[in-house]
Amino acid sequence: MAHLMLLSSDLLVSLSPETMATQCRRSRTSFTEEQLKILVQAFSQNPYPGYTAKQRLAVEINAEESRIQIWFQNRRARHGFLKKPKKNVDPSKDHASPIEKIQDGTDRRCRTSFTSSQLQTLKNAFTENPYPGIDSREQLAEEIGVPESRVQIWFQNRRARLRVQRKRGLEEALYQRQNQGQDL
DNA sequence: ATTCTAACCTAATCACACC
DNA sequence: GGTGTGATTAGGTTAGAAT
Repeated sequence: MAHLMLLSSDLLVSLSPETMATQCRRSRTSFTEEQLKILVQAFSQNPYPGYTAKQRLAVEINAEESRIQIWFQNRRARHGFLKKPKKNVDPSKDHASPIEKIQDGTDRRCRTSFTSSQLQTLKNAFTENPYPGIDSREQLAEEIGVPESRVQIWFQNRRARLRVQRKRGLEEALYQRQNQGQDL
């Protein structure tokens, strides 16, 4: 068990994401002008749509919600916009904007709760390959009955937490070594 | 070749349940 | 109060398609 985790950790550092993760991406979606028009319009109104807003958009332009999310992420990164992503500055004060009550920052996707068997499947897959391509992710998603986008997020989070865990371990080891050296 | 941008990544953080 | 973990963000990289 422990050595399997080490194996995956070694993969994480030895094989760069570029070589591993990008060998099987999802095929690039090309939005039609009509779709783009709607997306751009929505972005100009609100660069930070909540989950329900993104879902609405997804239905409206007949695309997956995950693609909408990626599109907004990319758009925010490249085009300037006015809003601030900061936490709600005015908690108790309620400004005169009753219209947008849906997307007031707390409109997130409902947290998906994985069953232990689903987690086991994901963990097993992670030890085999921490950077699954689109095919593997779709297969996993199908197998455990969860959207592929959730599988992708799960792998991202797991890699991130493995990295910080591993970094902490290194720091602790270094700290101990320094202490020993000074005491000697 | 260059340009544009979807897909993907990391790092940090939020949210929220649980203890 | 901390821990665990799914969801979101900023910001950077990779790669496919159009120019």
